[in-house]
Amino acid sequence: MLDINLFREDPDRVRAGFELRQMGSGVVDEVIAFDARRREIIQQSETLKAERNTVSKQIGQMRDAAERAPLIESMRAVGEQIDALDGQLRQVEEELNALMDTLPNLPDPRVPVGAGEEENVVIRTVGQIPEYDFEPKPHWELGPELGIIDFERGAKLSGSRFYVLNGAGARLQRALIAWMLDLHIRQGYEEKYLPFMVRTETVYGAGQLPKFADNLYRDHEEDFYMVPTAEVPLTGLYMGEIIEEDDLPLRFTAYTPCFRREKMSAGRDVRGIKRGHQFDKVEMYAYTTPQDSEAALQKMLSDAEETCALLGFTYRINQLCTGDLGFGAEITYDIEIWAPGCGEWLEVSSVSNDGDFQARRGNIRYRPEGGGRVQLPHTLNGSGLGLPRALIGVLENYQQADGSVIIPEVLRPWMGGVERIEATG
RNA sequence: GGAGGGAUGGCCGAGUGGACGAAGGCGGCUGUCUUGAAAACAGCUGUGGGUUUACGCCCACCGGGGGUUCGAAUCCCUCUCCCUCCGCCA
Repeated sequence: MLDINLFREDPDRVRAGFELRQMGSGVVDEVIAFDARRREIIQQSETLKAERNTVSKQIGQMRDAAERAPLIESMRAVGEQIDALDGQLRQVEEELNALMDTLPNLPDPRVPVGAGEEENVVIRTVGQIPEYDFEPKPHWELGPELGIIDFERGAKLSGSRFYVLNGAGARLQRALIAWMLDLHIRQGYEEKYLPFMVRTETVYGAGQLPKFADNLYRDHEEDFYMVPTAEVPLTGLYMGEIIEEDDLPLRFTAYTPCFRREKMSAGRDVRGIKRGHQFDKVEMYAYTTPQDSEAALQKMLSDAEETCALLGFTYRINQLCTGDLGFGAEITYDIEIWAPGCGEWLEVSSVSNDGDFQARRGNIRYRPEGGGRVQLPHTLNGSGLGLPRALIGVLENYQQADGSVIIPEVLRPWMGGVERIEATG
């Protein structure tokens, strides 16, 4: 959520930010109008409350009932006025909040200006696009041929966008998860095991509601949402709390499955395991002071890069332009790995600084060293790689002419010594 | 699933209608004392909102929401969470 003070004090900056995001800036005036109305009502209501408090105290000190009666009578009338004003106030605040909830974060000034995806900027590419002396296959051919991906039975169980991993395929994914978590722990993140179902307020606090309600799975009976990313519970961890500055930065890593309805992507990426309703991800997350968040962003980006580098992937860093930035993000870098079978760059990680946007929404604060007013920390999130896509990367990059797949060195300790996946005929 | 008990400030803990934003203790900060520290003593020590050039003033908040009342931490309703016992289960 944006700071309401920004609308009062520097509305042009907000307008400019919204325009960079390719959205209308007319809402700014709406917000300002609601805010003015809100304060007007508050002033009226509080003046009456102050009067009522004073008189009620007097009443309490009077012993004579006849003397009290007229005061009680007039305060009853004041109370009715207060109730009416507070009713109006509640309504205005509801409308204001509903509006604020739909407004995205403002882009960092360094973010390249652009209308959409096409105008993202590749800021560096690491490694060469590999040459093969055979025709590399896409994973949706390799997987079934090796017997490690079963699309048919996945669909039989749950429909489209579901699959089953068999044997070494399932184990390879588990190896990736375990290896990544251990890597992030070495990089200074604390591992968390989190609930995969969370309540409405948690999803709201992370900024996923109401904007992304359509993309979430929900248990109506218990009012739980299935997490769409570990970022949601990781943000929720400190909701409503005050963190001591001394404890910052807090860095966490967590493996969770992620559940997404993908209604917006109907018909897109239906082939293979690139985009499913259920996928696994290892996430990194950090809470920092505003001064430290840029450094934390760079660290998180390089931590995610290290994951790709150690797996031997060719990858590139793509900086999102203003028009492609996610709802809560001020600045975002995507990491894309080269998948020779599909013949495309696959987004495996997205590293963002959300500034104080999530913190304000989730009411997460920190107390500065040596006391003083509590302040809003910055929050950052980044994928330590989405699993199905990392798995695609391994399968397609490490495939051999005979159709087998070599297991990358770093993963072998988790593969029980298996060095290669071969078709068992 | 059944029965009961709880939720108060950073922490512990008192408080059953007006003098309670809240006793007392712990912790923290400041000062006195001290060469320094400790001890002792004194003072300060919550969050959000409105208003003000400012000092300040005002409003709200005792798990969340609603109600009764001139007035609610205190009475009523409701929700959430925690604890104990029984049953069931991995």
